[in-house]
Amino acid sequence: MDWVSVSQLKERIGQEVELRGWLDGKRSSGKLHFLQVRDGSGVVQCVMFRGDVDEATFQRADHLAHESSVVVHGSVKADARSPIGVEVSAKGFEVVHESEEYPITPKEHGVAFLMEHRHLWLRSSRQRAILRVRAEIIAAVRSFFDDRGFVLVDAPIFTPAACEGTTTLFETDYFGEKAYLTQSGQLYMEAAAMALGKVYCFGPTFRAEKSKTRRHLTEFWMVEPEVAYFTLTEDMVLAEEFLEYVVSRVLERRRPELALLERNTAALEKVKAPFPRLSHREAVALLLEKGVPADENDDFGAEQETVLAQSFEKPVIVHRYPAVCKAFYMKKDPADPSRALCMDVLAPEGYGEVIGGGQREDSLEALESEIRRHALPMEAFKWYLDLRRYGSVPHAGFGLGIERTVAWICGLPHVRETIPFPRMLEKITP
RNA sequence: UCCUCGGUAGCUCAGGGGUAGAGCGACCGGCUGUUAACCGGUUGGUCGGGGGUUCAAAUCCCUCCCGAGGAGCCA
Repeated sequence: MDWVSVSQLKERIGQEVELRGWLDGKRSSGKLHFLQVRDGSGVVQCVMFRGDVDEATFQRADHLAHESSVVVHGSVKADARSPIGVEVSAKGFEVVHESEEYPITPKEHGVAFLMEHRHLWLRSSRQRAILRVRAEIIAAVRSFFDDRGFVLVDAPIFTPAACEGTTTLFETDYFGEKAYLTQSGQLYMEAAAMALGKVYCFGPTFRAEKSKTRRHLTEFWMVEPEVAYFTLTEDMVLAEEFLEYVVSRVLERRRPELALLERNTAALEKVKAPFPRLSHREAVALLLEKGVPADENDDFGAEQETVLAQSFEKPVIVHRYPAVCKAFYMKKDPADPSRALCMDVLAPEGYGEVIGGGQREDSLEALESEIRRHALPMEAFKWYLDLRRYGSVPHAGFGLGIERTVAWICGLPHVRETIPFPRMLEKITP
């Protein structure tokens, strides 16, 4: 008898099969049991009639806790009442391990309880759908860059100093020296772009900020492309094509998961390049028009970002922020040196910033002066400055936060469900 | 770090000075088509910790701990 996954059952109608999985649910009606068996590929109902199995097996199935691991032998039958179109008539039934009383029940639970049981919560249908969409997004990200001639270059996790200097870093002891967990692979990608032209890194990043919101994690995954000879305009085009590709691929391959999550896919269908683009000054004007206070020389706050994003059905690109709000490596706009050649992509439906990036400063003198202005240790950036000594070229790139992208595409209110084991402010278990 | 709300049964919550409650879960029983099954019964408590006020505190006060939402900052 063949071991078959639930997802393959439709091709096995009329055949005897073996299923290996977990008892996802159970209902009983006197002389028959309805056993929902989950094996990772799906859930199928196994119907066990008293008389089809020996009495001991029938009793065993009647007194079995949720999540007990089981092996079922039976024949596959088409059934219109089944959500997946098939059922299994159980003939044999083996308990691999009898579960203790399972803490997560079909009824409602609070977020705190579910997060404490994250290792078990992953088994529930919504969480399985989210993890599959996350995996699809990551696969799409890699295909997009791989297919366009980008080379994957891994950035280090241990770094000797702040990449941006402004945000808090996790400090570790590195053989008696201070080292920090990376908050961005960008500076290393700039070096790699000078070697390979088009590169990207994809890995975890760490921010020790005491942020306590639905958009923040202390450990999150980021993809960061960097391209030699790219300017801001080309960077924005790349970001648009990239987001369009990722969203369309999820729509193409993960419809059932999006349906289970009750995601409004019509909103996602609209994510087609080009996106609306506003300079920071234009965005401020739009906000003032809508009666929202805004300042041309200030960064946007949460409310302003939300209003901007809700003004459009597609993601919106805001570029040329005031240079004073931005990191030291951002190139100034030659047409207006008070502006940085940077851009943010704000996702629609209130999901906020999913991409941040821009053109990098390529002049040695300008970069040195910015490092001094930000009071950063020049010595730590010696190697980075070398990139401006030996064949410096215009270049640009951006970073996309995977978890915010997953939250947006899945329509989730909080990033904590978008990563298998979230690391948040004062939360490191399980 | 700051602001707001919360912590009572395994879970979700009600009770806000005078005998500790409900639904779900679990357990026992019934039912040959259940989909969060249904019906009957049983079980279930350090009311977050400590201190105070009071004849009497889950309830009022102080303090600490934990959780949720928001701000700033960011992806």
